[in-house]
Amino acid sequence: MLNIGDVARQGGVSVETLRYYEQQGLIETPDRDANGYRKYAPDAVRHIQFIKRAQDVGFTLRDIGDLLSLKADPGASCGDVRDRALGKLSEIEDKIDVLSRMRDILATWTQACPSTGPVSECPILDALEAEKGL
Amino acid sequence: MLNIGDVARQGGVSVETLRYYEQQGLIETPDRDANGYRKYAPDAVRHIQFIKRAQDVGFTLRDIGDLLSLKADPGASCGDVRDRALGKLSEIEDKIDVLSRMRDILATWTQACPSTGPVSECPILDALEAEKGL
DNA sequence: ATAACCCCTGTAGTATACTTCAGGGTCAAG
DNA sequence: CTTGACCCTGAAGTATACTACAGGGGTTAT
Ligand SMILES: [Zn+2]
Ligand SMILES: [Zn+2]
Ligand SMILES: [Zn+2]
Ligand SMILES: [Zn+2]
Repeated sequence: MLNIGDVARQGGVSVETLRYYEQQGLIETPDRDANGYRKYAPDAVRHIQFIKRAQDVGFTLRDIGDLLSLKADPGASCGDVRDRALGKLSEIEDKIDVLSRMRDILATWTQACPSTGPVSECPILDALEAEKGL
Repeated sequence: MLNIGDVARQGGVSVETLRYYEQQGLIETPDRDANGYRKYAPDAVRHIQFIKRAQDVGFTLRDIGDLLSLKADPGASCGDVRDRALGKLSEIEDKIDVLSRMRDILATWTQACPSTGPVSECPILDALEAEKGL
């Protein structure tokens, strides 16, 4: 059995984060020792890593809660999980699209700016002041 | 001269947003009418659009405050503006890189998931539970 | 037994860009 | 002269994922 600090170290998160996850219902309420300390099975570290990996691919804590519910639901199907992943995938693609457009515009603008001369003649500021076909 | 509501409509933002921008120092404090109403020159709409366009390419309000300072500073050079744009460009490229990695992983995972069968055998959950070389 | 370190709860703060609310004047039309 | 639309201030709420703090008790090693 592990103390919260052990789980935190092994899971690569802070003690506060663990208490936060517990409060958010992302990890099951651990048993308590006689002194009131939380006592975790070694398995808990794996649960934390599940959460971290899911975050790494873009799932929010709310999403992760949903995934965990599916995981625990015997009636849920593989396709339910896949749907969440596909949904997240398209969210991410949307974000990439938005960012790519920003990147293209900024690249164009920075190429147009001569870097010398007064700001009053900067094409970047001009574009911001009166961009037409955005 | 325009009332705040006119500027809001023409600028495509809410009245509250305008008061917020003013409070944040992004637009100059407008003169007041005898009744205390803010009175804007028609030019104000253009300033709002400057802010909106800058947001559209990824600048935060803080960044925009900096840009506006440069714009107003006769000693500033075109290159100063370009530096901000290049900095933002690289921030955005970093975000795109992170998101692209997420996208690739999710794409791989969703292709591996058969969509049928119980969640207990979902390769997506397996990957989250014990991804190795991430 | 005293230091150094761990654990507990509950509340509040962080960042960003607003939105909402409470409570109250002002203005134009009918 | 009243109704509805508009304006004012200042404070608080929203979302996300924590982090920090206040105040207090438990554990371990010397
Ligand atoms: Zn498990
Ligand atoms: Zn320039
Ligand atoms: Zn102007
Ligand atoms: Zn699956």
